Amino acid sequence: MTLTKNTFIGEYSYSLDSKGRINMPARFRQALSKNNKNTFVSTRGMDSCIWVYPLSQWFEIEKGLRGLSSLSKIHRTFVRNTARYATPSTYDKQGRITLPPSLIEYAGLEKEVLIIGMVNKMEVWNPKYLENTEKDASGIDSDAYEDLAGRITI
Amino acid sequence: MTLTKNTFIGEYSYSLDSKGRINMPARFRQALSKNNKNTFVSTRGMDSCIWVYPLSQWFEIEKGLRGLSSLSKIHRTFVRNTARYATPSTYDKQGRITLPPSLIEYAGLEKEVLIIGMVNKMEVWNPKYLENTEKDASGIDSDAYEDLAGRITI
DNA sequence: TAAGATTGTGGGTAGTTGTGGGTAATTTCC
DNA sequence: GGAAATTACCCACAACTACCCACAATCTTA
Repeated sequence: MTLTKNTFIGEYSYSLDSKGRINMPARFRQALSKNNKNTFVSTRGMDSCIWVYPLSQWFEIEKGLRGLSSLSKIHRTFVRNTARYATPSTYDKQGRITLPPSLIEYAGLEKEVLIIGMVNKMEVWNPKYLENTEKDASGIDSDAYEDLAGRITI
Repeated sequence: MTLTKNTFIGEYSYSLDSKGRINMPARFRQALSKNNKNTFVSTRGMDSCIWVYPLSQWFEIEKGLRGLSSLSKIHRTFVRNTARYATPSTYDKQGRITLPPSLIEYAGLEKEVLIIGMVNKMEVWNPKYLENTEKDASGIDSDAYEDLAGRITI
């Protein structure tokens, strides 16, 4: 059952096929509101994973980018790094999207792939890499968590 | 699939042929609205790359340039450098535009060429030069960059 | 529990896209 | 005015992509 539109939670294990396609979890597809036109936008994540936005979320980012001026070096660098890796993909009749080779390489994807709901977007991981990233995270200092505590109640 | 008219995102690796032509990504061509008459305008970018605008976007820039004052030296220089190298080019049946030798030289283009969608325009790079530009991050204040990322990325 | 619907995975095919090169028209320059 | 160089337009082909169908496994429902 869909709880809230354009909201993604949970974890799914799927496979990347020889054509660079991955299935989008049926739940996630059903969660899409109409204005997304069955389309997701994939791009580089901040860890070695792929971020997948529903189209409407990506439009919000695009709107932000439009407000930046190419006369400023920092602005144009930011626009370049953000827009550069963004790839829209409409899912096919079977519910799959195609990932470009460059993103597959960036995230080091092999056959087995983990899709994680991140509320307003998804992450696509090679399970091995995620394990390593989690190990690294043990180094997060408690001050950072204290700061978080002030921002969100859980 | 075309998302928004006159909006360009993603990265494409193409080749510059012996006649100074480069392919425009099919997605970018499809994104052009009718009033662009299949035409792009190329000019010098602020890094060592070529900026390519859809015709209608270029008209907007011309309007902006008109508003600058020739009494100001920096305005004068800016108008001159932007207008001076601007070259319109309609793409052929195969979807290619021709770049003038002066721009090819300016961007140091060789055979392999990288086209980057910058939302309202494109950049054409020699991949080597882009790498150097990326390494040379001097002039980029990382705090300011983080701040930008926080405001725009979702 | 059995039939039907949905979901995830594999692969085939027709149309599209990127690249090279040829030829005729146009421009440039002596 | 005519030769040389440049440009615009055309065709051909290989590689790739989008779209389609098939099927097995899982879930739903009566």
